[in-house]
Amino acid sequence: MNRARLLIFNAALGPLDYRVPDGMDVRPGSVVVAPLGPRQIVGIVWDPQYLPADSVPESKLRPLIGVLPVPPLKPALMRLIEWTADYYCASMASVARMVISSGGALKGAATMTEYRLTGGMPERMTPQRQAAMEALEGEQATIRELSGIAGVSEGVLRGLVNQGVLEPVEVDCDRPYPRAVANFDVPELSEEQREVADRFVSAVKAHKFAPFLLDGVTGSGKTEVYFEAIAAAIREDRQVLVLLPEIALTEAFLKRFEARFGTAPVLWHSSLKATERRRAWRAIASGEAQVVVGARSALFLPYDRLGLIVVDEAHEISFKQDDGVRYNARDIAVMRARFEELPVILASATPALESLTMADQGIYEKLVLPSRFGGAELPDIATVDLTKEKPPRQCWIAPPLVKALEERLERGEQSLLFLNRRGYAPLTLCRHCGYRFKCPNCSAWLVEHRLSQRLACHHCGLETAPPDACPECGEKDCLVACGPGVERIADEVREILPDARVAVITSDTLNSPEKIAHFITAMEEGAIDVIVGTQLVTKGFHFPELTLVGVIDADLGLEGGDLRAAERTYQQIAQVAGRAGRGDKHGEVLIQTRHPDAPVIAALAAGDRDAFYEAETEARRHAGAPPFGRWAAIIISSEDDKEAREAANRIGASRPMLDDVQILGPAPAPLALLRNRYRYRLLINARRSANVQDVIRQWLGSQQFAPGVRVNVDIDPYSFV
DNA sequence: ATTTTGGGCACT
DNA sequence: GTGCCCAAAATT
Repeated sequence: MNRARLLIFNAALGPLDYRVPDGMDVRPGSVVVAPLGPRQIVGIVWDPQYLPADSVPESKLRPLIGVLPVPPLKPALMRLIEWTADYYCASMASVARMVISSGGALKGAATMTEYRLTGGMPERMTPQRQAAMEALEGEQATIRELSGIAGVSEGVLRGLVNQGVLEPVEVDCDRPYPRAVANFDVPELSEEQREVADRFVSAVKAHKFAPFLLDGVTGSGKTEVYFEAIAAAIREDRQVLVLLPEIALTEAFLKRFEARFGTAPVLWHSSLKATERRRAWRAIASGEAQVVVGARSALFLPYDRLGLIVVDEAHEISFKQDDGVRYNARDIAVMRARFEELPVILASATPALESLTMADQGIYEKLVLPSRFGGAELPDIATVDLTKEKPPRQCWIAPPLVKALEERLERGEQSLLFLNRRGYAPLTLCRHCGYRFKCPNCSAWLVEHRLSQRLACHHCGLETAPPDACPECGEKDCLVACGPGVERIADEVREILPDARVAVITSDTLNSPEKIAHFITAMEEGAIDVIVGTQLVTKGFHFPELTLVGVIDADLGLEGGDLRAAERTYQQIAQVAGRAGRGDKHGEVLIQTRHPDAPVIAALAAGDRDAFYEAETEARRHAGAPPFGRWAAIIISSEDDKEAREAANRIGASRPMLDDVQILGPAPAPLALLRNRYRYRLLINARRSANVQDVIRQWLGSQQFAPGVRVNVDIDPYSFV
């Protein structure tokens, strides 16, 4: 066979056939370079059986240019690419792009020249040079990367190199990572933990598909237990992938990992620099990387001999990607484990209903850690009825929570207030004319951030300085903040407890490893009395002196008609409640709500997890939602409102009529304008008997749209914006 | 997606 | 005939 079919990273172009020159070693999975018109492109050789295309006569075939020096993709990964594209109605090209996620990694071994400051001074100082030298303190990277970091042009930096202010350093791009040691520091496990760990270890040794649901209450030591599974894989010389929901918040995890295995794991996330990305990719593909800890995108990397996948906090909705290929990393992790024949552990204290159902049906093996490690008890949970216990005007902390905070401060214990709203106030308006500050690119209010003195859109990233006069009526000193954000709650705490040391913990304030480390130290040393935080504080942290958790507004997540609102609220509050009383001292949780009788809130207060899942199961059955039925969304967007609306109407008009598929819309999406694009949406609710993907493919398959119109399919949507 | 091509049209 | 713009076609 001297013909090769290529999958290329451009969906519009489809598969292309080439002639394989004599002597070129090409097989399915090979990553090759091919000519396309006057250009060269990269492609992956695919078995034509799995990648059909129109037949092209032999005479039209041009020869491949060469094979790139990376291991060919393994059949299991190729089947995963096909499956993912098929399931999520995406192109194989866009899925394959996630696999070859480092262009640099495709070139062979290499060294590169990085630059760092020498400490010398230039002959002539300029503002750009000054700024660059300040910004580059402690950095070592390529000119291009340094230029990005310092915010000056590459020319300025080359000038500094000539002046001897920056010096070149030759670096091996693929220098090896330190080895993890399986027995570096083996912990004492409780009997309960030991049993579960042993089950994992035997599954890792078996080299067979084995999906597990590790269902352990907060503080039960799930991490220690799956660390034993990781140790087993290291002993077997197999690679491990650990998926974490918030790679920004892995600091505490990395510390524990290093204490257990003697070295840090290989990290993979979207903000890796090009060189780090290349190094990690090649180490993963060669099999040198033993344990990879990453965000969801780490799931598609070409592991040489994967032996175990762990999805920690598997219930987290951030495992669902919400642009590009809208995949759910939790589900694909299970599929990859299946294709690769290996165990996968979904770990959570508050599993998704879908995962619990799979366990109940015996498809997943459920392993339970019912008690907290070290004898700590679960906290007492109570509700505060905001309709009866009203906070004062412009305040959000009700008297019972104020009293509990005072008690903790007197006893020298720590408290945590949870409100899932960044900034100072979610809406700013003019008292004089009623003008509301709105994002020009999105249908959303601008959120006031008092610490950084900005009005910000949380959807598109727009930031402006708050004006001192109303832009509509010109009146001065008339702008009022409406509603609370964490910054405002922190102010309120300082007002109530003037002696308390208050820390605001959000993605704005905890955005670097140094800041995270500083925060953890401050908490451990008792230098903070009250944390006010967003969902960033709901998981991962272990502070023994933290004995009070207050939920400022439990009803917030229930608004907005999101199909998973109840489950998400339950998970968030159960997780944040789990931060209380993890040491010897007993924990207390106060949940402020206007609906103490709502099933979610009542179940949380009663500590009755089963009651929540039963109620949620019934609600899902009634709504035809997963696991009883399936949802999908079609999102049509364009910078031109009329174009988007017309395309949406056209799709709506051509809807299929089927007994087991109900189609709603089109209607403006809840975020009707997002990043300057107008958005319309159709919702599809299908019974389990229907093949939603096939229905959608047939429906949309033949339609053509104006150039600026994007049509996006979202299977099993989480975000309903 | 990117590049080439070819038709229509104004200009010389 | 030449240059220029734009839409359509080709790319294996």
